[in-house]
Amino acid sequence: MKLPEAYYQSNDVVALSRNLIGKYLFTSINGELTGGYIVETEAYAGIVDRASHSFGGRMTPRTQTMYMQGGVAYVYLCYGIHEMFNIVTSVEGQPHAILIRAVQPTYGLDIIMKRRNMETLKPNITKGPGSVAKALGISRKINAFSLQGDTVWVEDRGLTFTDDEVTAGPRIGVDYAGDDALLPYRFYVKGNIYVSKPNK
DNA sequence: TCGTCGATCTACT
DNA sequence: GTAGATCGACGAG
Repeated sequence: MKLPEAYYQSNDVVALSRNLIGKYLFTSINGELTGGYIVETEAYAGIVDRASHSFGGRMTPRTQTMYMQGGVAYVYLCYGIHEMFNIVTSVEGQPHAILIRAVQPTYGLDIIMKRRNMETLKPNITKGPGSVAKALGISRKINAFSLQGDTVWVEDRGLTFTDDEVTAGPRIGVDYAGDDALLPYRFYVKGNIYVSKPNK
């Protein structure tokens, strides 16, 4: 059921981002299993994408994870507070990545609520990339972990959404990227309550 | 070595 | 609606 290594080797990040909608993301951190299905993603298309950390072929200690072979996790800190979870795709040397922006939780709800310090299952529990990472217990320790391992992985459980149910639009929080900020690289399930801001 | 600012979220006015 | 949190990466000096 785990998506095979080959799934992540595709050179078309945008198509993969669309395809990941409805796939199940699981984490097993300290023996605590949590997961849910993906309802919002964003594609970051390598060295030609101004919004990407690897724009222009930038190679630093932080970004080198993006240059690894597809099928590993890329986790980094933003605004000093939030961890962001990405999936690296394509072949080695090609820094493509997909940001997981929102997940509909289905497994380990009690653990997720405990991690988020919430009594009830509010929609914003996994809304937005920072929240997803916290809810699933993802931290930078997981950076560069293979998705074939037993800590983080993605499964296909046969859940699919039609093109009528999925919308493409510009990415969030990338105004600095100029014209590239307008690219329709964000995919989300229309009207899903776990999707951040514009979700219609 | 230092200063700036970010693929954000929450709480409070 | 808006401010504050909070730290590491990066480019300039």
